[in-house]
Amino acid sequence: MDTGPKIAQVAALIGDPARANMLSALMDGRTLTASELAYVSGVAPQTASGHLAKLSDAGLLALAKQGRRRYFRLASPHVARVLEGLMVVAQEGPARQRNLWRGGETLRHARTCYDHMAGRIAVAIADRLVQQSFILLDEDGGQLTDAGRSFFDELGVDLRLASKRRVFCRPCLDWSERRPHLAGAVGAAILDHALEHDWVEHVRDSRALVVTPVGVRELATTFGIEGAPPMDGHDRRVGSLSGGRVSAIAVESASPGRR
Amino acid sequence: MDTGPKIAQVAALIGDPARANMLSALMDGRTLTASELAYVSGVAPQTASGHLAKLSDAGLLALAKQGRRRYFRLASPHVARVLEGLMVVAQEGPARQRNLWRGGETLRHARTCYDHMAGRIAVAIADRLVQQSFILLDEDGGQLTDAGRSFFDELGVDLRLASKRRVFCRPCLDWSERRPHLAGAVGAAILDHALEHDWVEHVRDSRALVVTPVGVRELATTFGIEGAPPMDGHDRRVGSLSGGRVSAIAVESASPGRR
DNA sequence: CAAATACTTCGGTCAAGACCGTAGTGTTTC
DNA sequence: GAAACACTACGGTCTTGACCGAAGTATTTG
Repeated sequence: MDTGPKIAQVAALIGDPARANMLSALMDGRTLTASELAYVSGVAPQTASGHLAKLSDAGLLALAKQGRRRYFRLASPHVARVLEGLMVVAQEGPARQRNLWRGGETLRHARTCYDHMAGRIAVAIADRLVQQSFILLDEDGGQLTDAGRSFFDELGVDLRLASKRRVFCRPCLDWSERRPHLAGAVGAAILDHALEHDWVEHVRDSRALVVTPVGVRELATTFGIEGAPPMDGHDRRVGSLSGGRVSAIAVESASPGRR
Repeated sequence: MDTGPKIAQVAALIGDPARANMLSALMDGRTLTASELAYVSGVAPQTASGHLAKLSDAGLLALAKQGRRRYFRLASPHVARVLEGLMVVAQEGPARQRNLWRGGETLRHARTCYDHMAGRIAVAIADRLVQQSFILLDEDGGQLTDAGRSFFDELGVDLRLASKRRVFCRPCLDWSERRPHLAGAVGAAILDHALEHDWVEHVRDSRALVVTPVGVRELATTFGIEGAPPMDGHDRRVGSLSGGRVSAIAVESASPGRR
């Protein structure tokens, strides 16, 4: 009856490490198969199957069968929103050990966040756009100025697609930088543009983005920001999952047994 | 290293029914004592103590000692945001049994949501303001028009306080109505105004609001909406906690033993 | 100081559920 | 049709942690 139990049920679902890993892996809007999710979550396929059933039943995941595999994705942007929120809270939480992330340098630098860009680069872009008065941003509302509109026009970013049903512009608190970057239609359009013009590329099996040489140049001329990651930034993400193929051995070696 | 475990930790914390009840009780921004929280969560004080320690350690709750009691409140609006998000997801979740809440009629009608109003009334107000073009609202950004500004001026709602650090206007998805109401400084100002002019009153020990006769009249003239709740709406919320005093007996009778 | 209040610590019980091995069912490939 | 593959169902083990009774530490009241 009370509202507590309901949110507890959902939160408990997210509160298992294996399931949280699955959801995290889906946060950029991709769809992954049950096997892939078993792999990233570090559990055996049987176990993963159970988890996925629960998540689907609860409406956190949407399921599409295709031949002998099942593709999962987050059921709605609301779910992504909650996950982002949890990250923010998790970051600000234990005030003591707020060490800003060894490892994950690539992720901190640039990554996708559901359908837009996040990380150091994204925050820098948002900063620049605000500083130039192209966008007015307060804690959770944003709007484009006329100057901004022509800026994006000249850049060749098409904002017309978006306007209707979609949020036009909103800030999204970056959990690694703890400052806002741009989400909404504008954020999505920027990411599209960046991918299309090879400013950035997806890193395989991750939501990390790498800035290409083209990107470094263009980010500098367009936004006056340094696109290259710091030199010491190297982190190899987990194993292979080579070519979408998951061998039993790979699963075995990735699974550390009981947690 | 990965982000999964971090969000799992926070989510697991929220995922316990007792703790979720505590957090829910704090969602309107009140501060409550450990005993009160033990009561609303339906567990013994010893158990509650443990829960509260965990929530504080994790940075979800802020703690203020005062004499022999300890006052708890949500540590940040981000926490409230996550809880709201979980409610939304919990509502949209099990697509099957989306029965819109027996009981909690009062809550569905009008309640506080952290620092602004929510529920049927709040959604109606938002609708009206949008319909009159006093506010432009898309899915998660909002802004006041000039007409809107003078509307609030005439009404005597002071919006100047807010502008600086605070979000000015944003929509907040109402988990009972599943449509947006107004949050941000504007939302807060409206709630302030409504409370100050006796349009609504807090219901004891709950975040429910009741619309007064004055409120019914004023809501009709100001917004053209029906402020009275449906006739069949009766739900008695839990027990007493009379006058801030929690007797051992009250705790006993409210505690249903093992869950 | 004694009694009452507010909260915490400790210890032991108990249920929930995460995990995997084994053994299935569907689907595709050869 | 046989073999490989993707996923699911079942059964048993084992850890985690929620719970409360009893006892202990601060703080206020009389």
